[in-house]
Amino acid sequence: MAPTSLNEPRGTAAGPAAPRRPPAVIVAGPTASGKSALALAIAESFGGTVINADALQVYRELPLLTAQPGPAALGRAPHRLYGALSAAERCTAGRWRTLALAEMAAAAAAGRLPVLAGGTGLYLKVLEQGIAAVPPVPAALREAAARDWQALGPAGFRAALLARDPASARLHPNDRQRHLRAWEVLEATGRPLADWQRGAAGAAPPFRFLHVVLLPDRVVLNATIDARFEAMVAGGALEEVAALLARRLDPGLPAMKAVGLPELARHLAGEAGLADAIAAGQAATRRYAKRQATWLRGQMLGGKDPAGPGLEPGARQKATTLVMPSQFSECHDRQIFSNIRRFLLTALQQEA
RNA sequence: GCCCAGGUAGCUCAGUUGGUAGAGCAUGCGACUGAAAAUCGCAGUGUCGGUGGUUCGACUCCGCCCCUGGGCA
Repeated sequence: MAPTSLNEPRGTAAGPAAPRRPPAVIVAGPTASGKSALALAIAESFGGTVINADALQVYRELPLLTAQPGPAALGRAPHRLYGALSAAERCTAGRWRTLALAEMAAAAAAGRLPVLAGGTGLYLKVLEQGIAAVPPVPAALREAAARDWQALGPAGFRAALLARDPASARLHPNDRQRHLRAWEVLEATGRPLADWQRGAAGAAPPFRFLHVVLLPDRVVLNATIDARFEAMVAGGALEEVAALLARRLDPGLPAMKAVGLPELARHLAGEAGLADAIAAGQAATRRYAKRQATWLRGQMLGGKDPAGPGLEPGARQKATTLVMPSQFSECHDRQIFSNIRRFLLTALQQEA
């Protein structure tokens, strides 16, 4: 059935059995909210391994532009799945889930606390809730679908799809990507995507999760984003982008969609001044942060916009979700850490 | 100083014989099950440079003034 059972931590080899459902921490938040720093602090304090849950940080070619942890951070705690793949490869939610579950199992088996850090909401959702067991779609089919879209036009393509897969009517007519996906799955498996999605989603991972969600004020976050983007450029982001572009990879690859990459590429091509490119990159990052925050509120927090400090007693959140309406900074260490401590104790008691 | 072209949304601009304005981008809000840093949806806002005039009515026509480009002196 699901491959997750293979990853189940075992205590057979050495000493006492590891907990059947060991604890894990998820640190989520929009870009520049301080996820990485918080995850590192947690990993240092609780003997954890930081596991990347960011769709672009898995590629190794753009460490600066994608704000991957630097050497100093890597020296302070184990980090996994950062720069793990080549930009020429294509990561997907399913592939990442498999990799992440393996890393989590390895960490737990070694007695370390898995600390997932990332802003890719879909990855985190799929990690916890599983994902439809759709077989991989052959690349040739993907290309054929793209050609059909081109040939038939959006309306024609949609009509052809709906004739065989009426459930896809829920897709917005302009949503090319989801139409292509529905078509590919239908072609590859003979079953509509919605069928697959109704079916088995894979076993729930054998972990107890504590969620720490950073949702800083946007004005503050935007200022951080702007400053960080300038720092990236000052630190060599242009060279990084130039090196990647020189490889002439398929522009449709996920790594080629990194926020800021098209903007800096335009400058490298002489189509934009540096100041304009930076301003465009900053704007793109701000929009991205907005989408992330919307996802976190709507999908991870169930539509509740948490007002006020997440740690105040009374109110609201599940015991396993901690919402911080701010960037990570030293002043929240104690609050977050005391919650984690309590969570870990509870997890151990429940095993006993 | 003279001539020409412009001054309309945060930005770039459209506005066909006068009926108090609209596109793109930015911004805000949202959706989201294998590309998700992706893909897509919805929604603001304007003393139409200022001021006088013509007119029932002026972003549209006329005068003067201010500002910005360019040309001639």
